[in-house]
Amino acid sequence: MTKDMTPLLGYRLKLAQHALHRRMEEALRPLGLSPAQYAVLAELNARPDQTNADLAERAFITPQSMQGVLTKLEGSGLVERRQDARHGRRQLARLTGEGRLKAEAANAAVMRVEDLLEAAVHPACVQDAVDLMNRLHNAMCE
Amino acid sequence: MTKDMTPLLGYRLKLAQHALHRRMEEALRPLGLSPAQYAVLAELNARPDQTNADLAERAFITPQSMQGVLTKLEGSGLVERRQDARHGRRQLARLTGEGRLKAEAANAAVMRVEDLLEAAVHPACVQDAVDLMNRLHNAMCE
DNA sequence: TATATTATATCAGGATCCTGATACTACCCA
DNA sequence: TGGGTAGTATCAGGATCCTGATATAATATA
Repeated sequence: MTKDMTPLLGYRLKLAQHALHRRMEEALRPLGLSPAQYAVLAELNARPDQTNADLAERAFITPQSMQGVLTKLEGSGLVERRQDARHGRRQLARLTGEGRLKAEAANAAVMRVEDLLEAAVHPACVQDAVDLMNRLHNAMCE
Repeated sequence: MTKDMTPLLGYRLKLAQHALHRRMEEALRPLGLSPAQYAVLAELNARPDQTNADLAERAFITPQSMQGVLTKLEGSGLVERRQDARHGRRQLARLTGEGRLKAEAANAAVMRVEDLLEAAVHPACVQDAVDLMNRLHNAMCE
């Protein structure tokens, strides 16, 4: 006989993240950004002048996929890339002025979602929840 | 100044689920199944004779997407669909004999991942972790 | 009964991720 | 100094999800 899978922790983790992703999409849609695009803007806002490969690694996607994201953001005028003076192949990405404004607006929208998420646990337990996520993450990475 | 986003709960939730998804892909790859395909087999194993629309709703994807999954599983001989005698349009899906064997093998592989995941928390706290995921999920669904 | 609404399946096309392959640049080291 | 290795960008093609549109069958309703 097969067990009922629905009460399992992995399934619940998937459900929670799926709902969060939907909420993120909704929060960012008015700004014309996808979650992936937002992640790049936030990252470049915190640490300018990163290569495509750097950004891909931080976002857990391949450099090929990040290429598409970055090219689109560049086409929208939110990001600019220029040659690394000391490296013939590297291209360093940074936010434009418009990109910085967009990143700040997106951060505000995302923080509203984060606040809703954290409101689901007692204020004193937020760190416990973060620790739990870290333990689950580490368990899946060996 | 922009806050550092990395310690936030939503980000950690995303990371944990991402790592779990990778593990699931690895666990299912030897069986020739994707996580989405596994979900359908497990669901049909527990509840046979569901329509494409039913399965799509349970898996949180569109009927159009589920069509592709189901058509592929049908082509692999793991699932069969037949007309509902009382509904001219409905097609009911169920596992073939081979499909049942595959579903059982996949369940075993997935349970090994689930065990690793649950090992990251004290045995007495697994239910607490499940409850936390449910609270986070509900917070994102209003 | 006749029509509108709902449910279901399916076609077409777009977005974003992936893997594999290729070209060019930088770095290490024998 | 010269050649292998590693890093970076990019092209090509595949998988899977999405939205929008269409066709048909069942059901509700006037």
